[in-house]
Amino acid sequence: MKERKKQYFHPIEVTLDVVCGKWKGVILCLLQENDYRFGELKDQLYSVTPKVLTQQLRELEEDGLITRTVYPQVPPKVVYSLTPYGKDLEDTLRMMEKWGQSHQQRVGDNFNEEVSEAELS
Amino acid sequence: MKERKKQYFHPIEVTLDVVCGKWKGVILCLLQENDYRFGELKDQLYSVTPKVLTQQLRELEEDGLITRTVYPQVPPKVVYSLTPYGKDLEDTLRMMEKWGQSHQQRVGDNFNEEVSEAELS
DNA sequence: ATAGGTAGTTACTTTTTGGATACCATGGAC
DNA sequence: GTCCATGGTATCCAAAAAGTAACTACCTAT
Repeated sequence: MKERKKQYFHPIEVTLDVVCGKWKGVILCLLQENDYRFGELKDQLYSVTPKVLTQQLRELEEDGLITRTVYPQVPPKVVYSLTPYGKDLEDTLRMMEKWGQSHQQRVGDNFNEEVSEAELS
Repeated sequence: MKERKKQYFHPIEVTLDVVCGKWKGVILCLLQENDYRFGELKDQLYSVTPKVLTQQLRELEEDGLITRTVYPQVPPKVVYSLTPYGKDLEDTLRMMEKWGQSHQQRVGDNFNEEVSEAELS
């Protein structure tokens, strides 16, 4: 799994440490809207494998962002939902979403210009 | 370096793709306050090696978040600063910083208990 | 001619992360 | 007794990211 004992120099590292992972951002965004079952997440993430999805979910759980609720049924039903701390990320996630959108557009349009090395003295 | 041609399922992936890197978050936070020279960043990040710092800066530059300005002097002087797009992340970064602080406090309590137990043995 | 300061680079190794594929447990329906 | 659906595990492997240590280029000042 993931070791998270390191020392941080800056508080933003804490957040990034918790949110950086191939699928974590999207998972958190999805869960802002709805609770989801394992399979529902898997379907929405499309290309994620069960192993990796489990990993991401477990880490988010360890970090206190989501809860895993098992309904004792057959076939099993497991629902993932946000904790209050996960919900606290909502605004941040939305801003990141927005920035991502505009950045994506930008790259689509005019990312051909090279940034030149300005020469000053 | 880093390949960034993948397809995104969700706009937040764009942002995370650009910001996730061992030192990128901190670098961006620092640059919100001030422009910095290579050596100044290196000193503030303390444990970063020049290779990795260069990598992180180059990728941020490629992604259009920062600018690299070379002053043609000897010894060289290279200053890194934010582009408008980098500045657009300011609010987001601040929110992440804040969340990180509270999260750290939260786990800080548990962590301290664990540490003190360990210290007793 | 030698040393010094800045901003790197190069080559190599290790660690971390993610992916492919196959398999497992449960209990009810048939 | 076999099949099904769900929610996973178990192995093994590849790719990506980060770390280590040594080296470079430049001109200036001594």
